[in-house]
Amino acid sequence: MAAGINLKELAAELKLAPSTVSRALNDSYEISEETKKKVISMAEKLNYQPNQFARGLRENKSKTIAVIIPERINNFFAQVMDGIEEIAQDHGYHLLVYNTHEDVEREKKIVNLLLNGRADAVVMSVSSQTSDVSHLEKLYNQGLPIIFFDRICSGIPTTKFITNDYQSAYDGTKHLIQQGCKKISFLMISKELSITKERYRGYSMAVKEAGLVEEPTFSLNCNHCDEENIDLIRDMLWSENRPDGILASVEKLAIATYHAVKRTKIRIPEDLKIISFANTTMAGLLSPSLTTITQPAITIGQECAKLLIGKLTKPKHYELIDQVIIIPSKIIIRSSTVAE
Amino acid sequence: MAAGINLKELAAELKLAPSTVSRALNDSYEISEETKKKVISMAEKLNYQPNQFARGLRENKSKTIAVIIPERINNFFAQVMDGIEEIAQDHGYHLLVYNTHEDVEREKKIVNLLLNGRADAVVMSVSSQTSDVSHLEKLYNQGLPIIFFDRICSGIPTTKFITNDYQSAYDGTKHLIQQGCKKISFLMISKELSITKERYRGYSMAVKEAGLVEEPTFSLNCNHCDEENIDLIRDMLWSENRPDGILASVEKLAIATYHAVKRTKIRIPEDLKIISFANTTMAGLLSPSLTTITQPAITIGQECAKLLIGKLTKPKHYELIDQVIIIPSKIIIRSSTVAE
DNA sequence: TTAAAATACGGAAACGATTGCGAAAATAAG
DNA sequence: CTTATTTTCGCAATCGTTTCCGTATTTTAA
Repeated sequence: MAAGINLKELAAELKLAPSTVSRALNDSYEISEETKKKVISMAEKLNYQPNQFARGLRENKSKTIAVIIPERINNFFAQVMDGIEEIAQDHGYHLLVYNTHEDVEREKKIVNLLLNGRADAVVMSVSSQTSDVSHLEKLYNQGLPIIFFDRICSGIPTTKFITNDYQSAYDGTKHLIQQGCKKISFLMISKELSITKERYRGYSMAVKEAGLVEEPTFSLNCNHCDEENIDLIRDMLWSENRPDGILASVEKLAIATYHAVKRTKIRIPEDLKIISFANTTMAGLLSPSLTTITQPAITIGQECAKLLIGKLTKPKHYELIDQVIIIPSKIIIRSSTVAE
Repeated sequence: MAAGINLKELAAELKLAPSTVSRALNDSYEISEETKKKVISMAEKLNYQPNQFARGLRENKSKTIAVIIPERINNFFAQVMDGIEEIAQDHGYHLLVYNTHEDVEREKKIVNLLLNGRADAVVMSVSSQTSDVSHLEKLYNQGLPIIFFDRICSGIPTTKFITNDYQSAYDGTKHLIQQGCKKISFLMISKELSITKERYRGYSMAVKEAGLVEEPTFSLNCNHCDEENIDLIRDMLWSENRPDGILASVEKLAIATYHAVKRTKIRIPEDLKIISFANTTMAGLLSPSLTTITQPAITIGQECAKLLIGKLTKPKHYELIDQVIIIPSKIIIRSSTVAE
C-alpha cells in the first residue's frame, strides 16, 4: 500500500508551510514564481495527488456529474454518454453512471443516493415507469442542478434537451402514407413517456390529415420484455385487420417487429412498411435495411454537458431556465419503406 | 439551495453529542436501543444524509469502482457494465465510467486521475493501442485493487477474467473448415491485444491441423475507423486470391465485412462464410443472419464485481492472485456459415 | 456496603485540503 | 535613515465524520 504523499509531507520536503504549497499549486498570486516552480517540480517528482475528499469537504464540490439512463444496451444512450463524457473530460469532470433498467423503484433509490453531494449535477432520462416525480422534485429542491434529455420530466422547471419528436414522427408517418400505407400502427413502450406522447401526436396528426382512420388496436403499448413484445406484434400482424405500415417510437420495437415478421409470411416492404426512431449502426444491414429517424445523440450529450458545466463553473453566466431545447433528428430512408 | 442538515445540527436537535449520534446511526454497541431509535427517527424526519466527503476523508474509502472500457457503443462492454453495476448496487458501490476510445493517451490520463482515491478499485479492458503498461503498473503499485477483463494485461499480477478465446476461435475456425472453407481470413483490430493473440492462436492451430495454408495476406490488421476497415476488407475480397471464410475477432469487423460485401457481388454464405465474436442482439436479423461466438458478458461483469467487492469488504477472505479465470463463450450457428 | 465492572454518553483529536488573517522580509518612498 | 508599501509566506480555523479517550452513571460481584 504505497499510499501517495500528502500536502503536509510535501511541504515538509520543501521546508515550506502547507498553506504556501497549496497556494503555489493553485497558482496563487501571493506566491513567487520561483517558489511555484520548486513546488510544482517537487510535486511532480513525488507524484503528489491532492486528496479529493479533503478538497471536496472544503469546497463542497465533487467535480462529478451523475448520469442516469433507463438502459445501457442502446446506441442512443451510449452515444449521449459519449457526448457528455467528451465535454466533461475536457473540464475535469468525472461521470457517475446509473442504469435504472426502466424500473422506477431503482430510479428512486439511485436518486436518493445522490442527495449527499456525491455528484455536483445530474443528467437524466427517466424510466418508462416514471409518473410520480416526487423523488425528482426532492433532488431539484435540494438545489442540485439537473437536466433532462429525450425522456423528459416536464414537472421540473429546468432545461431539457429533446429532438423534434412531434415533427419527425409526423414526417415519418407522412412518408409511410406517401409510400401507400393506409393502415398505420404506432408502437410504443409506455404511454407515460414524454417522447411517446409527442411522437404519438405527430403520428396522429399525419394520419388525420391524410383522412385515414386511426384504429385503436394499432396503437400498441409494449413493455420491456422483448419476447412478449414480439408476440404482441406478431398477434397484431396475424389479425384480420392488420396494419400495412408501422412507426416504431423506439428502436427495440423495430427490432421486435423484424423478429415478429420472420415468424410470418409478411414481406417488408411489400406487405408492411416500417420506420423507426433508431440509432443503431446496423440499420443499413438489416434485411431489408431499416428506414430510421436518427437522433443527434452525441450532440445532445454534448449540449447537456456544456450547459451543466457552464452552470457549475460560471453560475452567473448560465441559468438552467425552464425551457425545452430542440435538436432536430434526421430521417434516413432505406428499403423498409420503399417498394423497389 | 436547501442544503441538507449535518451531524452537528442533528445532534443539537436531539440534544446529544455528535459522537453519540454518529455511533447511534452506525449501530454501535455503546448506544442504548432507546437512544438509537430516537436518533434514527429524527434523522429520517430531517432527511439527514451523511456527507460523503467527510466520511471518505476519515475512512479513506469512496465506495466507488472505476470502470475503464475502450468503447461504449458495443454490446459486449455494455453488458459487462450492466453485470458490474448489478453487483455494485447490491453492495452500495457506485460506478465511475470512462471510455478511452481505443486511445492509449486518453487511457493514461484517465488512469492518472484515479490515483487520488476517487475510486477504491478499478475494472478495466485495455485499449487496442496499449503496449506500454507503465501507467497501469503505477496504479497497481499504489495498492489500488485492479481487475482486467477480456483485453487483459498479463504484465500486472492480478486476477483477470476472459473467455476461452483460444478454444472458441479454434472451434469457430474448425466450423468454417467443416463447412468447406479452404482459405480462411482472420480479422483483427490490433496485434497487441491479448484477445487478438489468443484468438489468432486458435485460428492458426485449426488451419494448420486441417492442412490448409495460412496466407499472410489473410491476417488483416484493421483499425478503429469503420470506413477504412470496410475498404480494407473489400480490397481483400476483390483480390485474385480471395478468402472463402472469415473469422472476425471482434464484432465491428463482422459488421464492416457485411458492409464490404454489399459493395461486391459476393454472396454469403455461398461464396464467403463468416463467423464472428459478437454480442449484438441483431445477429439473427442480419442478412444473412450471423454465426457468432457470443461471450458471457453479463457474467463476466458480475464475477469481476463480486471478486473486487469481496476484496474491498473482506480483504482477508479474498485475494487478487495472479491468475486468469476463463468463462466459456458459446458458438451460435446461423446462416452466415451454413449453405442452405 | 463497598469495590469492580459494565453501560451510556461527551469531549476532542484526527483525516487533508483551502483560505482569512497576520507577520516577517524586501522594496519603495520620503 | 526612517516610514510606508508591497511581496511572500506561516499560523490556525474550517469543512463533517469517525473514533480514541475519559467520565458519570448504573449494575454486578464480593
